[in-house]
Amino acid sequence: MELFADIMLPVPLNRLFTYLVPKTLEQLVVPGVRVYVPFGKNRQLTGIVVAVHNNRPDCQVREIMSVPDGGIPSVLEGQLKLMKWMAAYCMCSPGDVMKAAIPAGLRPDSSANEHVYKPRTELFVRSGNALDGIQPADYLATVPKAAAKRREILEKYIELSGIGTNPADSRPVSKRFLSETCKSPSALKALVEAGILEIYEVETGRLPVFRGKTVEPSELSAAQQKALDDIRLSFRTKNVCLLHGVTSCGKTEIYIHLIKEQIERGRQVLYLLPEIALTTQIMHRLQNVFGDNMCVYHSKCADNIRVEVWKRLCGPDPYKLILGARSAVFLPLQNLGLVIVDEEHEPSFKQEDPAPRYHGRNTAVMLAAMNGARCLLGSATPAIESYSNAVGGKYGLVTLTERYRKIELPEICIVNTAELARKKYMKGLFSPQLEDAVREALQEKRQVILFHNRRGYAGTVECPDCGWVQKCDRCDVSLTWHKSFRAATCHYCGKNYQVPSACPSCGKSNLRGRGYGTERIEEDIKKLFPEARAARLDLDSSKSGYEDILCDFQEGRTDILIGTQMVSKGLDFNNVSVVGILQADSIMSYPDFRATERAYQLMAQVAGRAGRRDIRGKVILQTRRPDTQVLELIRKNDYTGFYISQMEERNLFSYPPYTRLVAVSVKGKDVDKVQKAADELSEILRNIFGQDKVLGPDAPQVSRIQFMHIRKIIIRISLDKTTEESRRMISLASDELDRRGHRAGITVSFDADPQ
DNA sequence: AGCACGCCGACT
DNA sequence: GTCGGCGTGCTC
Repeated sequence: MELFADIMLPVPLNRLFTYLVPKTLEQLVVPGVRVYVPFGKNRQLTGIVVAVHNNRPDCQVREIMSVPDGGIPSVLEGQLKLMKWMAAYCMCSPGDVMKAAIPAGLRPDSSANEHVYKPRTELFVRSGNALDGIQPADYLATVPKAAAKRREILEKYIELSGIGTNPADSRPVSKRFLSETCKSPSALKALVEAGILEIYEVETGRLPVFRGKTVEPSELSAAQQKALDDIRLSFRTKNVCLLHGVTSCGKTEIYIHLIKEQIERGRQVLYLLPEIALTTQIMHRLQNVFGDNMCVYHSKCADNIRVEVWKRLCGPDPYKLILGARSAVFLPLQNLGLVIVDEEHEPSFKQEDPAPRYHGRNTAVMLAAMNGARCLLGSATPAIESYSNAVGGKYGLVTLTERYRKIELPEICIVNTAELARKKYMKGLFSPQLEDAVREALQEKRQVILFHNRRGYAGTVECPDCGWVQKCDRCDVSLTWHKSFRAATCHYCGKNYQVPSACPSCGKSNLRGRGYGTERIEEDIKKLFPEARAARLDLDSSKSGYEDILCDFQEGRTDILIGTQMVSKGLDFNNVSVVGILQADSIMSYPDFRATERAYQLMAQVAGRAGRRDIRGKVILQTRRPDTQVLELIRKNDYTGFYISQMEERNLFSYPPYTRLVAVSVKGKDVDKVQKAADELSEILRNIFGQDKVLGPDAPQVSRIQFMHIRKIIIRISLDKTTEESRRMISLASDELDRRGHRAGITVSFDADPQ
């Protein structure tokens, strides 16, 4: 009987492909193995076998070329299941999921050969044939004194290998090390040619080895212990638990105890973090306890390392703890017991641009459920969705209100900058209150964090005479002026432009920057506090190593840290007495339903960086609209009040968690075609979901990116519809658009639960 | 997404 | 006369 395999391929086509399994490979082709297959006219791809069967499909079939791993699956059944779920939930092709899930090195492609995984090898030196039965030391005695270089190499070799003293524990000698100590390549070559020494190659791998000593987890405070007990109790009845713990309450320590418990039971733990910026600090803390039982995995890891982690996890001695970013949910975990999602509210858990547009936290919840594992979500400012799941009883809820060492929460002072500007008291973005607070902190040798959510020097380059604004020619946005690299940059496509010396519209040469970015604030700081050591932490400065910038601040080599979101991300500093939020309005004024939520989370998190041990921290929150409700909630640290007001608003306007959203985007180079297709698609969707359930199409704030015009449609799906059903309807609508012949030059993509 | 096939402009 | 521009069509 003929054998066929349904295979997942890394192409954005909404189906699997069926290949004939050659008789010789029948034993090897099982679900989860990698296969090389011919694809299209002149291509070979790596695919993953999803299913094996005897049904000849109703189309031409080609044969699998080879099976690289000798029939051992590289992808476990559970992973296939998760990938399948994701393709359906995110409404993307299995191939899109495959690209996100499997490191490029594990799926070589005839088109791009540079991504193929190559094991790392190292050269070693051992005794050659000519020394059979002869002790190297005895041979050394016969080498004439004149051959100093050769003698030196042999002596070093004998010393390093320990050969002769006790043959049983002779150690391997690295060629690199030997040649570095005895710098004579020609003498070594001569010894090799004479058969005295021999060079051989060993596969060593790239995975870092932890050499330090591990320690026991530290003792928990009574409050931490209570939280830990409550989490355990909650896990008896519920698979997911939300740990709502104030900033610096010592959540990590609680996690460590939970992880240890799982490892002792022989189970694996996946620990997800929103961004790699955070991993170093936490990795060191975890490594001190778990040593070589753990690894780190995220998309910034070199692909070769990702492949090695993957292979190790498939092998007999897998890591017990994986610290990773969202893409770590795809790893081959054989025995998962617990998933921790730290800072679960962070928007960066959501993948935005290439499909699959998945949420790392939600995927983690699904992953845990599929594996019979528990899932712990942790945050000081939980996402509204998560908190509502907890309040509604779907998740357990554990609250920890006491900060570590009972440090007080900071005092938050709201400063009205509109009024101060009118009275001409503002110096740039600095109110007198902020200036005084910073000055006082510096005098007391404390540190300061200034938060501002705009990069660059100025928001735009403008001509004050005629109103001309420098714009990107590929995107519908004005450029951000970056003084430090003498350029204006498009933050959407990354293109850099020269700032013209004169206005191209009216010819006057008064061009100036409008608005404040972190770079300009850094400049102002240097004027206002010339004695202070200031550093900047944002996407631009991080190119020169944010590790160093953070480390310098942590160890007190800088006094003031100016930064964007990056300074808010769960980092622990212990000498910060003042935090300044320079323009709260710029955080609150985004035109979408999550703006208030993000503003609350961001400001509460930044504020949480202030105050340590002996000092109560102070937060200067500058705003032009001091009576905004959310500011008062932040000031009072009233998460519950914030949650209630958000839920009221979302109920009123039918936003999640009262509905589910799907964002549809229609893109193309021709504006008219894009508009037509979007109009048509929204009409089809209205017919399916009802008039009031479909919003748009609208041109988004940035309506053109990289020459592509964009229109957005939002579908609001009632909670009584199942996700499967609504996904099916949406794909029907998409098919209908194809049938009406609008697809030429147009791409339609979906975003389930857009952020 | 690739990659090939296919039909029109500026070059040796 | 070609080289090569990117439109569109297909991939088990």
